[in-house]
Amino acid sequence: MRYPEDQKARTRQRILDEAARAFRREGIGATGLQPLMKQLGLTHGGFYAHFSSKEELVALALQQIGQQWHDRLEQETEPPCSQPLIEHYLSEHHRDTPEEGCPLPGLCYELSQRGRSSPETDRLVRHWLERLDSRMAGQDDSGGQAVLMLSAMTGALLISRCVTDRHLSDRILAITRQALLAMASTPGPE
Amino acid sequence: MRYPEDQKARTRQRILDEAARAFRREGIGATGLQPLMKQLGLTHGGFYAHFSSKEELVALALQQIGQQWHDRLEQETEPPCSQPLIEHYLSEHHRDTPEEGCPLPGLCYELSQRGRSSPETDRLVRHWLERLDSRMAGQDDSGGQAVLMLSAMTGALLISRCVTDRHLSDRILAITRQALLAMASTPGPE
DNA sequence: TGTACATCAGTGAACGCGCGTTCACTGATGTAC
DNA sequence: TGTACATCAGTGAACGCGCGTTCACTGATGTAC
Repeated sequence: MRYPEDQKARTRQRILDEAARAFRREGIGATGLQPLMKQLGLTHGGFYAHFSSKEELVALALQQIGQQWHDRLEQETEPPCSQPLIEHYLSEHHRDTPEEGCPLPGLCYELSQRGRSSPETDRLVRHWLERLDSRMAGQDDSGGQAVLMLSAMTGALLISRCVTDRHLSDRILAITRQALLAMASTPGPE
Repeated sequence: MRYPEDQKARTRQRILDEAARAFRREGIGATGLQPLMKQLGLTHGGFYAHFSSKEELVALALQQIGQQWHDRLEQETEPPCSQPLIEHYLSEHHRDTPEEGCPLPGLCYELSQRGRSSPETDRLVRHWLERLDSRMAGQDDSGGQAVLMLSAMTGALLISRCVTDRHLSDRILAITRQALLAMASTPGPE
């Protein structure tokens, strides 16, 4: 074999990583395979040696993003609701780098259409809720605080990204951050 | 003139209305002019007798949606934060009919890309905040409750739409609704 | 050590398709005489 | 009243383009002898 032994596997992973970034930055529909491959210094024809279709790439990229966030949530040391997690989620850095961030604010909409919705999203949402409030798991009417927190975090990030007034955007992040941190430091909703 | 006097104006309005629905249902990029015109029983060629480009249609449709929500928020009788408004926003009906609903959960993402972001969004966000909490207007560190409420409403709607498990989706709406109604009935954040 | 061959990740032209956009045309009506 | 013409909202074929996808090909390397 002329190429290093793991050449193909490494290229495949590079495509997956770039796709995971591009889908969050540009959206799934707006990400073309041709520009994606070009970005990696490859030609578009080679894509199908790695994946059977764009749809397969989408599924695998979403799975990878879900796994990364799963691991990230898992390693947070304080289970009920970690303060640095909230602070990072509602940071200006997270707002300005969607390609590395949580897929929920950006991709939910596209996933809710076209029958593209995957159980991957459910998994991530459930995991978020469990992490934000361990009492959430299984029970139906507790864990309200976790739902409110997740909704507020994704909503604030989403709105802060599309508002053109930078000052308003910063305020939305800061105020939501402050409210959630206060909420997290109190024992529970009632 | 062979057509009724206001024929052209009426057709133009029909295109605008249908576009406003389609953009929220399918997304802006995913809405084709050809299918849009066909939906109205027209052929695609006639589009440019009414609008100079798709981009102009987008801008006008967003403006119209913004105006409709502006009027709707304006006519809510209890300024600080109306209970029926929250209940409708977080209803299963609103989740299931995005084409008639608030543009924030669906269109924010697409608007944040491509330099499509318009001041229209800012206007709507500001108006929401003012309506949710009249103390919000102008001042910088009060009105935290309004920001949290708007974030939670858009986030909850967004997540409830892309989660495939109907039961989980219903729960997210119900729990957020309950939390916000409780919040609205208390005097303020502190 | 030197030549002939097999391997296979990646190449790039080509496909059919739907997009936004253009434009010469249609045909039902109101007006002029 | 009847005919010829002007109007103009809407028609539909055609354009260039980028999309996802296919496929015959390339060319640097490892192996066989």
